[in-house]
Amino acid sequence: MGNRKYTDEQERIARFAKAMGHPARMAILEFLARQDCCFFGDIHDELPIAKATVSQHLKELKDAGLIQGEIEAPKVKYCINRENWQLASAIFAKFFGQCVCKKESCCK
Amino acid sequence: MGNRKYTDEQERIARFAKAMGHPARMAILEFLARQDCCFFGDIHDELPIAKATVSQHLKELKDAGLIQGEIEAPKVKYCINRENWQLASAIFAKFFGQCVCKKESCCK
DNA sequence: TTTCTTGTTCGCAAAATTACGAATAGATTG
DNA sequence: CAATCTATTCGTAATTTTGCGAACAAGAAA
Repeated sequence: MGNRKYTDEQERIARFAKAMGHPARMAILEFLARQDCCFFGDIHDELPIAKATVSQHLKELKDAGLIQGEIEAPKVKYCINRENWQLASAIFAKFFGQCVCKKESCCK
Repeated sequence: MGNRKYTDEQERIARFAKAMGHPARMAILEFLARQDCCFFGDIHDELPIAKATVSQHLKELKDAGLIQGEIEAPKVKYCINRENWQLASAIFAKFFGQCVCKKESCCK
């Protein structure tokens, strides 16, 4: 584990950020955050992209840990992964809180 | 303006998130956040990548608005863009705060 | 002016991302 | 069993990202 280029913390926040780095995925997260959960079809209806693409974005959000899914045949139910959502929330808050910059930026 | 696929808010946070979506860029941001400002060389020394690549990452962070640079010949001084940093901080906090999920996630 | 220092830009290659339609899988319904 | 509904996976194409060395630009120093 000593051959890493960056710290675990940097890798971790970058992972969350990367998952959030596409407007379609932000739209999915916002849609899910506003309700307890919903089905794939509901998410697809909300977005202007093909279902294969929606599925792909959902997989990325799931891999990043921000959401989770469950089969409820013949549908698939998705929801926010609450634990990681709070973790991400805390990590981002800490990250943004660490800036020591003054009222005036030193560069123009 | 009616032909947009996603809301301005979604585009905006995705833009910030995308810029933060690489560990090298997170390392740069953390390094800059811990001090008032520093030179390109200092940042390069901190990272395990070629200077051309560092320059490229800096450009992306600058385009996203998270940092700013200034020529101080023959060096280039970089620092956090405080205004946008606080904007991003607020946007992320609001985003994570909007989740209505309960203590128990509805999906496994 | 010539040389040196500092960073950016260029050109390129490899890898990853984004997007879609078609094919597929799994379960339910007729 | 056949047909249907739901969503994922496959195959593919276009684009973007990442990374590097070499070339370049702009000042500073000799």
